[in-house]
Amino acid sequence: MYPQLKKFETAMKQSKHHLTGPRKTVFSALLENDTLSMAELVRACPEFDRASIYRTVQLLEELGIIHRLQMGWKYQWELSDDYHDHHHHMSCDRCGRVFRLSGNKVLENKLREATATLGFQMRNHQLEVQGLCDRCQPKIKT
Amino acid sequence: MYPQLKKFETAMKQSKHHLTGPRKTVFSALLENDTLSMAELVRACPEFDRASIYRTVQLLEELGIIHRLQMGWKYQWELSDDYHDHHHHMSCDRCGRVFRLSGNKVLENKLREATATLGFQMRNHQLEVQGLCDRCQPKIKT
DNA sequence: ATCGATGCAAAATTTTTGCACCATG
DNA sequence: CATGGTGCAAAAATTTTGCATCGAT
Repeated sequence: MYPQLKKFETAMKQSKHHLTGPRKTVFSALLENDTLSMAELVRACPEFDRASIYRTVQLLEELGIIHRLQMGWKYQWELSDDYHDHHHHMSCDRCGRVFRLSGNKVLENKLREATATLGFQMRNHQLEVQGLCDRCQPKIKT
Repeated sequence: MYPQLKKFETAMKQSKHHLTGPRKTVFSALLENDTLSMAELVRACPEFDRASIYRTVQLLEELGIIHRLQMGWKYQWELSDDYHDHHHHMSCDRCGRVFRLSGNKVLENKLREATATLGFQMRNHQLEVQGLCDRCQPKIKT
């Protein structure tokens, strides 16, 4: 049994929401799969109704437990940093594979600095990088 | 007449695509509005069919002329850096306003470095920051 | 026992597609 | 004048909603 599940259950109780089947299942699916699209999520929870999955996802997003990721023309969901290591994504323009880009303290501090200069208090951020992966670089000649 | 429009026309010709009404109108709408959702874009081009707007947006995205931005549960389109200054976005969790965060050379170089270490050749990136703006910070006590 | 959450069915919205016709290069 | 692009209409896919019932606290 995942320790993250315990944490999730606590978070739900603290925010005064019931701990129900769809909620546990959606959370577990994301825990096991890193990122999932809405359609995949619906498929991953066949015992529950589509509408419940949508409502669950909306709730978890409001609570900051999951967040949305843009993957080209579509989007996916993943658990927030409270449940996963903080990381970003790098997707290859050529082969479409997505790689994790782990958090970088220097980078994040620079970012915090830059926003603070403008009077902002940064709480969260997303960073997506596109380019060519190791394997695909030689294939393109310019 | 915007100089960017000229550039856009050249880009279209070079990629062997016709320069048509829907394409010019979609481009101009984004030039004048910074970011627009799909629905807003359709509304901004009432003389053209919804399907054409969709097809135009898909084409411009493939050509790298525009790109998608995630704004909470919805998304918006904006022109790429070739037509706008390179910048990111910072949205306030409290009042919802969105601010431009201009590009930061130091930050970008760090990022390029970090990805290069992993064998990637970075071509593009998006950065979204959430937090509290100047005006909203005092309102929240923790 | 009480609300909050769910399932179901239906509506609303968003996106995609096929095809005949038109217009750009 | 040859394609590539468009409008129109329809289908497909995605997301939202109302309501009766169920179940977690």
